[in-house]
Amino acid sequence: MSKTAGSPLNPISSITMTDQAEQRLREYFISQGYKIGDALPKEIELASELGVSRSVIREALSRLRMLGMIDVRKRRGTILTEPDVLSGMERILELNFLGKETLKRLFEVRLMLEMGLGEFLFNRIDDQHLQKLDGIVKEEELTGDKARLIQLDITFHATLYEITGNPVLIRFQEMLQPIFQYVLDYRAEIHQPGTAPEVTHQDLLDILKNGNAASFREAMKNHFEHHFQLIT
Amino acid sequence: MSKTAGSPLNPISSITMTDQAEQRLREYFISQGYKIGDALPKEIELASELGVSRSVIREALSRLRMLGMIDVRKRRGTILTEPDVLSGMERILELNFLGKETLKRLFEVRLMLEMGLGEFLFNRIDDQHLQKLDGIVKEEELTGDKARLIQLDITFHATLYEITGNPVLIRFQEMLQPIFQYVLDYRAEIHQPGTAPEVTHQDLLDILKNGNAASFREAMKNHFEHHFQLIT
DNA sequence: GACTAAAAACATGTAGAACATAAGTATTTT
DNA sequence: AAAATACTTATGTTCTACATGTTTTTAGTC
Repeated sequence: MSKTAGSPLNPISSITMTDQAEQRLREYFISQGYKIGDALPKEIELASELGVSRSVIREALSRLRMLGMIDVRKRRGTILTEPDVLSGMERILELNFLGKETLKRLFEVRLMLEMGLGEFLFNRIDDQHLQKLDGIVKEEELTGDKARLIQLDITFHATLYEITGNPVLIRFQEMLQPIFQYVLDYRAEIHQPGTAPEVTHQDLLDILKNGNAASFREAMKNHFEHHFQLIT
Repeated sequence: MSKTAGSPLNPISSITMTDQAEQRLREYFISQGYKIGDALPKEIELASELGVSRSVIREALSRLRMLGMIDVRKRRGTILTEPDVLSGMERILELNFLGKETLKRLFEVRLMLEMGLGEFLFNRIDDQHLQKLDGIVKEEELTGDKARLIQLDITFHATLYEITGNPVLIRFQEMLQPIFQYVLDYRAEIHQPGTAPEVTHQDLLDILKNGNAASFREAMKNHFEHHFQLIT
């Protein structure tokens, strides 16, 4: 029986004892009702209970440590901590090894998020935010520097995220920013005079000052019109 | 000088050589212009170059392996692979160790996403989806079982995500689902007859059939009205 | 020479011992 | 009782050894 090359049934990279140990540890935390702050057994005990060597346990614990699930201190042992929900993604996005398909999907998520910002902006915006946006829009009108315009575009949208005051969201946006730089470059490209008119940052800002969430949603939709036209 | 208890300046858990090795490896991938499919040097060589033992390198590689950045095979060595952007978050959400603040922020993100779904739904919905939603809505009208209603509510919204055909988004929603079960319970609670009328699933479905993205956005906003009222 | 089967070489996977290091704990000293 | 000291302990790191599964090489057969 011959094996088809490139078959969808690739030989799964062998599941190592470390993989299993990591999974068993996570299951163990849940089944034992562990809570944040609780202390774990010693490495040797864990190794003994799982029937593996200390090396394996340490590799597994090292993974959990990276995710911020545990905090290990000499002599004191290991304690459970509140993990950083974005830690893994941050490392991955920094690497910039994602394929085109995934990037496309992430960009779609980004568009959805910005379309949903409205409800939160009007509840949380303050004068400081408005001043910052004012400054950005004013400089956009004055400058002729293309690179600067791109920078200002990024900052404008980043500021919108900031207004929500949602740290998870803000950090997520910061992580995506460098990845979608090229999209913004492209966006700046088509913003040439002569292109069809659209809702500008100035328009969005006016709505933030005098409008409401509903009008902001529609404006945002128009502001992103070009991106939505590319949806397949 | 006494140390304030619970001070914001907690002693940072010592940065181990494994932590450094992991970071150095990621930087190394970037600086050396590695691409997916490229092979890494042997563990011993990496250890030698970083001046650490093989154990330390293996703990670092084990972390990268968990994120799907590398694929290690016996004898063949390690090759770079496209990482799974959600792998880390998936493990963390499964654990359910997140604090109230983070959960609140994640729920806000979820609300934003659903508010932004509209543009994508109308481009990608097909008859199969409509039939599924029809079935859900019909059963919602018939059943009196509260638990079943909650289940149907979850399924309705999950189906909306499915329609986008965005795997990253769909998986993200699936990951969050068990975490926000309690929110849905609460939502079902306030959906008692007598409560203020609002946009129902039937209404949303009608819009998906005959409406457009703009009307869907407004409908979604009304559907979530109660949640938005809780925004501070 | 071409194909097949056995053998060797090899990198990772796992185990285990040993020691270093930091942080509690107990003991002694004043 | 307070402070200095020695001791104990669990993790951090290194090293050695061997198992395991692939790849490559060699040997063998037709």
